[in-house]
Amino acid sequence: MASLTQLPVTRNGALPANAALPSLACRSCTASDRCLTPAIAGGDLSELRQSVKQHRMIHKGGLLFLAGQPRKYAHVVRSGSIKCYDLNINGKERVCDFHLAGEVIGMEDLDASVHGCFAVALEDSEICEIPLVQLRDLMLRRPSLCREMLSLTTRKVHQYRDLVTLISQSDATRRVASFILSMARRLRRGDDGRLRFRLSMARSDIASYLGIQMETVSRSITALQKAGLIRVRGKRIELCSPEQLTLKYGLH
Amino acid sequence: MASLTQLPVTRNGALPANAALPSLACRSCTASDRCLTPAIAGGDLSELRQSVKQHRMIHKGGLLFLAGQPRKYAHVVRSGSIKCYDLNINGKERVCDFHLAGEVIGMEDLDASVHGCFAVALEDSEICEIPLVQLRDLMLRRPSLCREMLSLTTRKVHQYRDLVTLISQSDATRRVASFILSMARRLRRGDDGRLRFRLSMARSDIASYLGIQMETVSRSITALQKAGLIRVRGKRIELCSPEQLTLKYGLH
DNA sequence: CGCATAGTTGACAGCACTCAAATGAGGTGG
DNA sequence: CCACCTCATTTGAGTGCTGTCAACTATGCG
Repeated sequence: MASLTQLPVTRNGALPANAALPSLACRSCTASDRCLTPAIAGGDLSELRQSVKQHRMIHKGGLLFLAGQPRKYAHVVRSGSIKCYDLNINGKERVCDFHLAGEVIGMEDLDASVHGCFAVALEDSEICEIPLVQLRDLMLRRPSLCREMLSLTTRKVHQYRDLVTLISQSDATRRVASFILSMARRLRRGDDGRLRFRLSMARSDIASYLGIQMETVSRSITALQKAGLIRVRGKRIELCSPEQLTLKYGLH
Repeated sequence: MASLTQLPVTRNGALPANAALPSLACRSCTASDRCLTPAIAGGDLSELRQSVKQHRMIHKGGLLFLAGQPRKYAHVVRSGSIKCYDLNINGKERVCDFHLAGEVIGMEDLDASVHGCFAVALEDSEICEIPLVQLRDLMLRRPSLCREMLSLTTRKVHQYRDLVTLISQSDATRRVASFILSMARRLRRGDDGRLRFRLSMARSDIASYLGIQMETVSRSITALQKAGLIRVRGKRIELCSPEQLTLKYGLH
């Protein structure tokens, strides 16, 4: 299973490709090479590993947790993808984050007693649950774990700061281009990302996350396709020229 | 001086009003009641307190640090205000944060070796410097300090998440209204905030932070004034009716 | 294979951006 | 202390991107 910490994270809060060998139950997890950090893998976390509940399956559309619910676990996406959203003052859904395979949910909210948002599966997903009681306890005894958690949270700060930058400085098409490139990278790390992949979220989810309307997302995708930068059929995306896409919009 | 941690922060990363009694050098600081957290004040941080460099004065327009410069201190604003900004791909300034008296700068970036942005004084400001070497060292020995730092960083995540929400869901006038209310609160905590205050930053800074143009900020301020919600003369703002301002725009 | 839902496209309106000019505030020197 | 100068801020006019509403098309599940 995806073991607990996965802390030397990438820009978007994802798990690193490098890691020490997993042990115990985590050994059987296909995501363990991205989930365990060397610092943790080398330590005495066997107690925590053994208490991680593996293989909780959530079907597409199923709720992982609700806003206001007591927070008992940190969640790791072993496979599939999760959408986190809250409701604005008008009761309308607002997407605040996506979590793909190998990524941790809500680690930056460790001290909150209840969930601050809803989490729903965008496709059939396997989730690992890390008991917060034990995680918190271990943090008090292991400062290095604490530091790692801090590092993870710092990444989240950067993620949202970058999102603010994107939203406040880019037009719709650049936002969408950035989003697509980001998804490509996150769906397959290490190298430059996949050229063909499937977006599990709806256009309206992307729109909400990027602060624009669904129709505008659609128009932007069409524009990128007409420019020959991507090929699209429904949720299926193909990057024809990631370099040009990156260059044309000054992304990285 | 403003001592180091001030961790049980408020929503916007500011210091809380409640705190234990400061000791040693920090005793003489007018901000110490907001800067020290009970957990820290009660502990053995005297060594850290004594190494905090107090009273570094920065005049209006002066640079506190530069992007790319080695990061050696965490900074606490004892008085005045600091603007943090970076440069976008076009080399244009982009404001990423404001720090008012009692607030800590860059605590969410503890593990970065260099500064990620520029920091400039918006008015004559007194700054306290906390040596990162000692802070990091102490964190390894005191998990509670670590947890507090984590808590501080979590607040930053929320601040930026809230900013994304504001920018992606609000028109210009609502963004400006929210900003003004936020400033009023941060300039004087505890109660509901000041009714009259001075914005130390330029319209263009506000605009950059809120993801709109300077002219739009100006028009929004004029609109709020014409609606009888605020009174404005240059940088001087008076809230005529904070309740109506809050209600009309669904803020909190 | 058919239906329900998601996604696309079109038309039009509105808000914010851009460029430009006028006004006002703040700081300096006499 | 006042006048002047400079720069921030305000206001105006026109354009364009995105939002809104609506109709059409495609996709994917049963």
